[in-house]
Amino acid sequence: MTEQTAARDSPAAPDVFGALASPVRRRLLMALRAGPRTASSLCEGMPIARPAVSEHLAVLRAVGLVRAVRRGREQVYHLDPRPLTEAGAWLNVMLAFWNARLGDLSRIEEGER
Amino acid sequence: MTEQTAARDSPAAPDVFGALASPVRRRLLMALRAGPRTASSLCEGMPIARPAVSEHLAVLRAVGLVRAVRRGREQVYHLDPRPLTEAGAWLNVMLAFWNARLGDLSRIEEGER
DNA sequence: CCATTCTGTCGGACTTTTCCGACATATCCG
DNA sequence: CGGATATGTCGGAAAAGTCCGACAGAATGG
Repeated sequence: MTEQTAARDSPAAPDVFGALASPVRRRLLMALRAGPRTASSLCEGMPIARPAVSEHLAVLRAVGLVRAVRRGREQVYHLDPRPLTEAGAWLNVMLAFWNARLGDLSRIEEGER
Repeated sequence: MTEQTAARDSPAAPDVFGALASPVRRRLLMALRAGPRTASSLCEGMPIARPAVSEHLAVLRAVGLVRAVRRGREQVYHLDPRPLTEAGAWLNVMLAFWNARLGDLSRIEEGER
């Protein structure tokens, strides 16, 4: 009864790390880093077809990493880094542990300067 | 006759973000944060059986996030944060971009409305 | 030695993700 | 209005990931 067809409604609804797990999505974010771009413009540099890029963008939208604004008949995507800072906070917890233990992160990073 | 049966040899060989995508693996890293622990000790707090934990540990080992040292008939796992700093570097690239254009935040918020 | 414990791996079932061609919807321009 | 463009979504097939019970190899200790 409660069996909705939600399997297709959310082709992928992972958390931030799950969204960052795909190299294609990371490349999309990197491309978006230079500035807002339309969906078709994002597809140009990718090794996959448009529907796949559209779904990857939907995943990024679901976790709040990107946002889309309608502009005419185009849809302009832009970056939203807030979930990224959330992921960074998790990383900092781990690295802070390491800092407290060794007290010398530069020894590991070796180029922090 | 090189490694042809490698399909099972590497049940999952993603990059660092791929390894961090699984909540179970993140929890394993968090548990390891308190100090080195044996494999069975890691299984205790987990909601899955030992073979699954073992494969998750294999994934973490493949990307270099953990390392195992034999101690008698036990195997002691300990954390290695270097790949983590690599992931942090990627995040910093994205967040640095955002810091450079903090002034655009209000503009985007307006455009969304 | 031999039984016990610890750990990794295998066979196999199930779920999720990824990708594409095709269709549907929305917007613009003449 | 009607054709063209941009974008999302659907059906479905292929691939990957996840999990478990059962087995195999190493190390310990009596």
